[in-house]
Amino acid sequence: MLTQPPLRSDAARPAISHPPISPSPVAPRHDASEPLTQQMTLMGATMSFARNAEIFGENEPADYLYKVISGAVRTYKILSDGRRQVGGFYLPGDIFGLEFAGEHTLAAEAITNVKVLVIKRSALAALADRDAGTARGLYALTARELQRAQARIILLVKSAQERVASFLLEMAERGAGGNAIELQMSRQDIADYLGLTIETVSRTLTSLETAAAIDVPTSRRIVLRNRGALSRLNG
Amino acid sequence: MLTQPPLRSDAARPAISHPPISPSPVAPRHDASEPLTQQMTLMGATMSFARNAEIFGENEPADYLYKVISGAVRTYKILSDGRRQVGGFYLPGDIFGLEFAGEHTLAAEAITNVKVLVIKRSALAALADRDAGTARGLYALTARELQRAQARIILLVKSAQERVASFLLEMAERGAGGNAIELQMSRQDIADYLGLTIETVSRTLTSLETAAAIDVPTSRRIVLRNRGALSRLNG
DNA sequence: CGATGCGTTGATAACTTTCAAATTTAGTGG
DNA sequence: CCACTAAATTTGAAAGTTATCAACGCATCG
Repeated sequence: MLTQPPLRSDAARPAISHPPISPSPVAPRHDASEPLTQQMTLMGATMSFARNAEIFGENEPADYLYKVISGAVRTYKILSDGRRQVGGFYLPGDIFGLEFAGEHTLAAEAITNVKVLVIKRSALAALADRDAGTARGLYALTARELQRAQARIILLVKSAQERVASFLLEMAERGAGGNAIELQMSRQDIADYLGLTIETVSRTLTSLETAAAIDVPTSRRIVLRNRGALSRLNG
Repeated sequence: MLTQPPLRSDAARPAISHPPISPSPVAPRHDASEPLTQQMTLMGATMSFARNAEIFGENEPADYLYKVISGAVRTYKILSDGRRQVGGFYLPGDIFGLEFAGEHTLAAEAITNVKVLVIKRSALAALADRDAGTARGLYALTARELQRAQARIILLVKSAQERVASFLLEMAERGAGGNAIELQMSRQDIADYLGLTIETVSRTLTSLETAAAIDVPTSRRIVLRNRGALSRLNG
């Protein structure tokens, strides 16, 4: 199953720090939501969250949209039986918190210490009404989320090896390290993202290493040794 | 794993029949994409497809958007290892074929004989540029798809029983038959939708029946006897 | 150094798939 | 309309995969 984290411990007093906002210092994303990003930068304030702090909870009003400046964020949902399903990981440059109803359907937490840019949803909506570019940006963002979700669906019907391989390829893709991946998240986070247990994730990584497809010099650092093999697993 | 359907047999010569288009004769959907539906009805032509006919293929240009008038449609993707993943089932009133890139990422087939309303994407896009209502409708449609996809993700990490229970509840919800469900699709379709094998689907239905949660008078007809039990399974 | 959290490894159990066959249903030709 | 063949569904037994339970190692931090 999934997780059991009754942690929610060293949470955070979010620190608001207003003015000076430099454009995302990290990997520019592939997209057509550029104007959106621009506008957000102009409109937003930055906030900092400590490791494991809750950024917003499930069922809270979705009044803001967030963009990661530094650090990493996970969204998740606690299922009725206590399992946790991780909705996604957000790295610098990524936008999260997008909702269509008035409430968040997933909660968001800081995986590491995090700085985010926060934009009032109403302000963005108002802008979208006047500015077709912003509207298009929002649409593009939504469409991209949908595509990710669909990719996720494909992924989740596959075997543990395939899921882990896909995850590694995705992370390598999104990170800027070429074949080297610095994982920001724990095995538990990965397991809850892939719908596996930590033991299975761990064993799968070990077996991929044995098969010479990857190196795992430290638990949070993974080097892809044979992308071809991983891609093949990936289906 | 999934499927093995080298059928694609009695396919179809799509029959175009133009003028008289009555509004969807079936269950009105819950939404904010009403204007969209209206416009589509005005702009579209109807087409008929025979059972198992391909409506569009994967990687074909996505020039049209479709609305089901009668019958049922499945979208799917064939994975590299031959398995089939069903993306979704579309019933009267449902819209499918929405894409963001220029090509379909899923193929669509008629499950039963089907009548669909077909709208040129470019025409709709042009309209959306002029008419904010249409644009909003498209956005709402996309957002709803995203929510469905997310629900699907939650579903796919659960056990076979939970998946089947969710599926039954979803179908009861979407159909107009109260607790009685007339399944339009085969066990194979269901299995490929839920990421299970037909044997597991069949066994699960049998065990739900044994547990008095459902009745299965015929293989395509299912009656929910105890929604509470199903919902509990559903997580 | 003794906690504590995180990750790995081992043994066993549970669940789902696979392979095979029986049974039922649907479709077709006479 | 009936008989017959093909397709779909169900059921059984065995194999495979992943989860669960438990122990251990390793690092970090007071």
